[in-house]
Amino acid sequence: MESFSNDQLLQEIKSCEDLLTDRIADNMETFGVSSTVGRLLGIIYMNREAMTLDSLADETGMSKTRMSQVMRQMISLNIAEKEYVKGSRKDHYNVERDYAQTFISLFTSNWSEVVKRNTSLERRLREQIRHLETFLTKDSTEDVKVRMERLQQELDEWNAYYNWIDNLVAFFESGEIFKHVPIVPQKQEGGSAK
Amino acid sequence: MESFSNDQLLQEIKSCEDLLTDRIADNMETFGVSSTVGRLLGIIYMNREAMTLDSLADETGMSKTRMSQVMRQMISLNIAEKEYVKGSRKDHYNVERDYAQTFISLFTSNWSEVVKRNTSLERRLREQIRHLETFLTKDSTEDVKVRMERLQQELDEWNAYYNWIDNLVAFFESGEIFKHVPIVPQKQEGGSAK
DNA sequence: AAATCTGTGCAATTTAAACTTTACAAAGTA
DNA sequence: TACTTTGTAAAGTTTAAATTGCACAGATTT
Repeated sequence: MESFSNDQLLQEIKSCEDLLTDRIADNMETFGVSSTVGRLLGIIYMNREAMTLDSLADETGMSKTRMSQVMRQMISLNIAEKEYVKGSRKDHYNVERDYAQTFISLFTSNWSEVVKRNTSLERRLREQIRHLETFLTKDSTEDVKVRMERLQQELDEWNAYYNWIDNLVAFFESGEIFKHVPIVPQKQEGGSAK
Repeated sequence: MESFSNDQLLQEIKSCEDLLTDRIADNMETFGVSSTVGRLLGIIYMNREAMTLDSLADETGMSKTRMSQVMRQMISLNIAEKEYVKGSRKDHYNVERDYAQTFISLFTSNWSEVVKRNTSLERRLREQIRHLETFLTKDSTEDVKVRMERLQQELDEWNAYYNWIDNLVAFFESGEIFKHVPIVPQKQEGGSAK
């Protein structure tokens, strides 16, 4: 018959927590960030208080340089921040503790960037087309005219699409999404089961 | 003073189209797929009719094998399909022409997978915890009890989060998102400007 | 001022992903 | 039946991303 000492229990609990951290790391790749970003997020999250580069390097077995790189990335993604701890010379990093908020931050960072890049390309192409149009003469083949027309339509569709994404980002960022897709707190095995 | 022949105009138009294709390829990386997926999507989209592996290899300068790999991936992502063309032995591939639909397909493929993986991990951990709980005795330290309790709470939060994502996926997939974030068709330089 | 600590720029290395080459099975054609 | 065509599996190569090691600047302590 199996049995656990107090220490063994602690060990087992730790290994459950590690599984969670690993999964966070995996899932994070869906946002297009390195799994190490997810791993650090998981580690700091589970730690429940801010951590230093050294303690992170310790926990992951990775170099301090890498920890620095990743934390910087996480800050720029808005899912971590430095926290002042008096009496310590080291930087302390903490992470967003709200899962959904993390989702939104990453979703927003990614897609805002895309929208921005696209908008500037669209402007460039609109200009180019306007320029090319001035060279259309009665000698121009039907083919050219059709292609030009199509390109215009293409840009119209693009514009509609990227506006949509832009609105989508705002829809998330403003929290309006929660009005329509709410988060329902779970309470497993509560005192008063139905 | 600059001027363009008919052929030069065609050339210029083509290069505009290529810019669009390149950008589609770039943006596609936001979904965590290789830019080649985006490139093929762009090429077939611009081509306006189904293409074969050979013509794709031709257009991209890549190997036919790679084209095969990528098209298979696109099909599994629900953003392309084989199209039967009578009289031809070759497979012809066509792509989803609706940008927003493509967005939804990719969003859905990605996140459904995450939800699935998570759900099964959660089940496993719930079981493990129940198992460990049976070893809690009055000798167990406060520490162990707290950690165990916390782990439970953690799993509750996870559950809430992944249910949310699951609902989010449904919200997109069902098209309900469009009720709240509609796509507004753009019509640049229409006949009757305001 | 010398010695230490901390974070990070930069080049080098390792690891993983993208892509190619070769080979071959299945199906079609002569 | 022998000969092509087509798609893809498998293994190898190239390219890009992740990670490390070294070095050093700026701040802190002695």
